Amino acid sequence: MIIRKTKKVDTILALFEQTNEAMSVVDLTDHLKTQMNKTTVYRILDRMEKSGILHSFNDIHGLRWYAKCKGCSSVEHSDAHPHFQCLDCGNIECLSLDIEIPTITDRQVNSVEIILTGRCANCMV
Amino acid sequence: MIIRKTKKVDTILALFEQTNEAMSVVDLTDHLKTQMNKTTVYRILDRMEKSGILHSFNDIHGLRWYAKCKGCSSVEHSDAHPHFQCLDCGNIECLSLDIEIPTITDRQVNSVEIILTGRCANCMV
DNA sequence: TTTGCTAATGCAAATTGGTTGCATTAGTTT
DNA sequence: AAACTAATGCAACCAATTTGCATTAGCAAA
Repeated sequence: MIIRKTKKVDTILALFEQTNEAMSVVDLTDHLKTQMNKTTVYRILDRMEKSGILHSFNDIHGLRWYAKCKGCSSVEHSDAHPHFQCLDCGNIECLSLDIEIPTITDRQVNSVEIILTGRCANCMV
Repeated sequence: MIIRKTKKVDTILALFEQTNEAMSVVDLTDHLKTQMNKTTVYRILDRMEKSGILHSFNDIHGLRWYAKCKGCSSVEHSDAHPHFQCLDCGNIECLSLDIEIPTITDRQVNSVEIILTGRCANCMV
């Protein structure tokens, strides 16, 4: 799937290019509420994920987050890195860690979601 | 917290003792809808978790699941095992695997959620 | 450039998972 | 049995996400 670069798509793309952190859909729809409909935000994020630009995951509260992909395509998502969510501020960071997943018998493993929770540098003080 | 063993608690407890797999709250409330109110299901599960009988986690869709604990108490949950969710049937199994999480600088890590996704033995055929 | 087609968007309403407040009931303790 | 507290039912609520449908924007051929 090749994504069509509309003005709204560019707006969201620009937001993700300003940071390396993940963004929750809730924060995004709120931040963009004067510029576009929340349904549009949901749909653009969905298209961006299918195009291999972003990947999504759920945080410990069950909310959906998106972050930039590195080396993904519309064919395959290869982002197997873990995420870290701070219990205080709620921010999520993508961690550049290789996590060794033991092979599992009798099951075909496609992907791994790992989310660490605790306290981030800012909130530790 | 010591849980009071009411009839409804016993009903739910019996369900978990019949299997080693995790159960989603959605499935549970649906399955029990003739026997008790969904609010009651939510509250009993919550109490069972606080008592160290069950542990909860969110699946890849953001839904809450519960599974039996091994060696937990009301004071501490020590269930750090990963879960495996089948993308076909949606079932979740608890895995007895030790996954090595590298230590992370500048952050205090409290807990780790790991969910593997793929295809289970039944659905591989 | 204009025409025509399809994808993208807005808006309102619906759906879903989960929570809250409050009155009632069941369990426990005395 | 009386009294107290925890557990339950019920209805209403809430927040996140989805859906249906009418409208608009983007693109490509004529």
